[in-house]
Amino acid sequence: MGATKTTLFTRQQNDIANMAKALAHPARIAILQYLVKKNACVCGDLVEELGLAQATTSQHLKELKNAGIIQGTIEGVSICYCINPAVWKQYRELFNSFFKDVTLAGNKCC
Amino acid sequence: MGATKTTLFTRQQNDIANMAKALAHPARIAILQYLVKKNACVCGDLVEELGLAQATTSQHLKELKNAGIIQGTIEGVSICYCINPAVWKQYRELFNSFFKDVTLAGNKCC
DNA sequence: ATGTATTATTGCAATATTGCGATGATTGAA
DNA sequence: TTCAATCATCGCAATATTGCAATAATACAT
Repeated sequence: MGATKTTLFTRQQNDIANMAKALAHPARIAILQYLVKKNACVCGDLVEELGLAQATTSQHLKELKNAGIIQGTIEGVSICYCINPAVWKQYRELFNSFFKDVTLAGNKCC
Repeated sequence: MGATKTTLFTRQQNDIANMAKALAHPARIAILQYLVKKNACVCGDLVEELGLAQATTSQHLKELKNAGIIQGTIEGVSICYCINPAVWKQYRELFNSFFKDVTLAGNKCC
């Protein structure tokens, strides 16, 4: 087929995978880092910053917005994007809990 | 075109994105969680555990191996997989540093 | 109303991912 | 050697992602 079989997995597993997917492109990482640094920006800033076409940049913004990790508000003729702190925190904590619960001490592999 | 323009981004941005991509499928999350819980397992265990075909399971294992986060050693007629603790730690720290440096306090968005 | 600036959406082509059956490679046992 | 067990790889089909030009939508001027 070719479509991910989400029903085979738990809600949490799908959640983590979806979060990871939102971060699985360097442009989206760059956008988030830029937003963290500048606190807020408009799409035009990112088109210059990234070097991607406006349509492509807009699409990455859309995916980040769908994932909930950023939010945009209309600011006159342009749209101001910024991190959604609550979701950002959620991401961090979910990844944290995923990575934490492994005891690297007793790794007696095979 | 349709291929990610990696040259536009920094090494670190591509690294984080690649790490995220390795985690961007619920089956791979499930594999890692299972490995964390059981410490080690063979491919056949995962075929039962996941409910995916053997070929598909093997392919997900290959991607995790390519990402470096797991390692496999020949164990008689089967292959024993386990977490690579050093790379696991690296993943954790890279994500940690990515998520940490945002001051959620002063989010005066737009 | 008309024009300009900014962002979103559409439509398309190129590439990547997902999934599986079939086949191949390797190991250990009979 | 022959067989069964186990995992990897190949080849294919279906779906998803990436990227961009062109166009639409929106807001604010004039």
